[in-house]
Amino acid sequence: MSTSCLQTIRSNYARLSDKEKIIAKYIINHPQTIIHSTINEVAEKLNVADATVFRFCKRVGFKGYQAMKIALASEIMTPAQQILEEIKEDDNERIVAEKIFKSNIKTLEYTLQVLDEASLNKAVQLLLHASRIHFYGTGGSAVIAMDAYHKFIRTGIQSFAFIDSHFQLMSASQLTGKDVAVIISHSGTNKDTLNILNTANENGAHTIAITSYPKSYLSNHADVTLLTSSEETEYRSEALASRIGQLSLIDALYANVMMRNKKDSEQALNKIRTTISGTRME
Amino acid sequence: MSTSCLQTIRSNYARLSDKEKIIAKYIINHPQTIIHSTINEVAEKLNVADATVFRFCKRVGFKGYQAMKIALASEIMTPAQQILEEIKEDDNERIVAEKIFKSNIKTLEYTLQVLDEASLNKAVQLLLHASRIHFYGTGGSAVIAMDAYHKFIRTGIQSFAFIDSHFQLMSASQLTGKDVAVIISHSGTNKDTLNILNTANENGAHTIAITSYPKSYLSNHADVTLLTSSEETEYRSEALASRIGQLSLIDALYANVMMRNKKDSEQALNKIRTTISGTRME
DNA sequence: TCCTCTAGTGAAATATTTTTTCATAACTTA
DNA sequence: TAAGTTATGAAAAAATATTTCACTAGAGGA
Repeated sequence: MSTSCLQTIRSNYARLSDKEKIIAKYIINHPQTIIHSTINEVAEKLNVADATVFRFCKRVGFKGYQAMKIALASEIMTPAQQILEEIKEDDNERIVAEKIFKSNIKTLEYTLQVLDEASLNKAVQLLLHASRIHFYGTGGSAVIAMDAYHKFIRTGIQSFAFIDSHFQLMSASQLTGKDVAVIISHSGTNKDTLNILNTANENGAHTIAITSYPKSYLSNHADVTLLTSSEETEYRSEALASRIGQLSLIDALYANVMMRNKKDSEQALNKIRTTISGTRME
Repeated sequence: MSTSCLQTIRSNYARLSDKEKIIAKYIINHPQTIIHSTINEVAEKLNVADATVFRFCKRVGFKGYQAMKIALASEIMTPAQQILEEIKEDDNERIVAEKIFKSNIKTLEYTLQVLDEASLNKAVQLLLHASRIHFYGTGGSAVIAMDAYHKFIRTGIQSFAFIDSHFQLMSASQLTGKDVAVIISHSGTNKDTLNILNTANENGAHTIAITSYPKSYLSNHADVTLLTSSEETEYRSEALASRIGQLSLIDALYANVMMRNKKDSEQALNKIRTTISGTRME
């Protein structure tokens, strides 16, 4: 069972019998409940025989009800894990670290979940065919832009990132229709960032936005928008938490471009290696 | 059950009886197996009575064996998810992104796993009592140092990060016994970075290393070492993958310092907010 | 020392839950 | 319409989990 079991149920839905469809619907809508129910309880709730539920489990590929329950449990996070645990005053260092890491993991899971396939494809295509890529980010997002630069310089495509907002604006004014501007902004509302977006657009450059707000100006005016997502906690702002999603999104773009552009990339990588041999590369 | 169940078992270990300790060990070492075993099988394997296993489940806080199994299943990832999938030539964009995200998630899980409690505690203490914190990183790790700077500036403790290796060395030479140098280097062997470490040490500053190599010079000569971990894939170097672990480690340090230093931090945060109101903060 | 008392344990009894079997109904198709 | 097929539930059987009870060993007290 390599695919997820909810997925399996969904894809088998068409060839299920009527009663089985009822069961499938119930499981898909209440996987949490199933985990803590016996086969009787489920059967009774749905007014079908236990045997029918059991046969359903077999039909969708499990050894039995128990096996399905276990598979569901592995797939669905328990509410305890799903609820982002707040850091408490008396948490020790280890617990705080665990909560932060789990929150980061959750951010990644959620960002992956909201990742739109069409947007991703378009972004990868734009980057692959760009003659230059400029990464822009202000404040905390500047770090991500720098990281992106560090990655993409290995692809063989000319890449740039500027920290200073004046340099950013200057470089944006130099963009052309063959270039791509990747603009990273958690809120999508930072003035400097929007200035860059407008300048890039005016010059006919393609624009890719990485932001947490789908309704922001940035989202609405970029050619492609990639969304990150995160939750705010008392000791860490939403913006801080979203960083990890942005970073992974860049990773994903990079890996895609790298893979689809293998030959060119390898040349570039070798060139870099030769240049900085002497100091250890990282 | 807010904490994880393996964690609960571990923390209850001391007050378990002999037989129960055997059971606890088995579960901690083979959680995967438990998920697919009946209570008999476990009891037989360990040469104890079913009742003993059952009592164990209750003792550590579950309703019964079934409940424990479900909890374990929710906690443990299935093997399919655990195996790091290599990116293949014919993977589409979405699949590549999924693999990258999963690899990042795995990196976080593993980094958390190898996080040493004593080192973490010491690091937090050093940072809390530092009069200044300098973050150092070269190449890709420079980005992490910058990120750390952006975070820690909110704690009210004076923080710095330098990108240029000359500035780095200059600033390191200004460190005193009241200061902390956080040195980030994936390999722990970059020459510039080691120079900084030595300079910091000579000046009596406390040093915290964040690296993937526990046997590196950096590890061996820093006051505290925090380890990250990652796996290399064809389209992404180990160093690139470790970034996400470094970032989360910084997050964890930041959250800890922030929490334990709440009052001072709030003042600092307000000051920043006032200063940069006008442009949207992130 | 001897006698409680307690905690820990396993075997067996019981209860619960799952799985199988079988009979029947409903629906197809020739 | 008859034979075959599929879907279903009821009940039996099997598997599994939980409870009870009796025994043991060790701790503490008279």
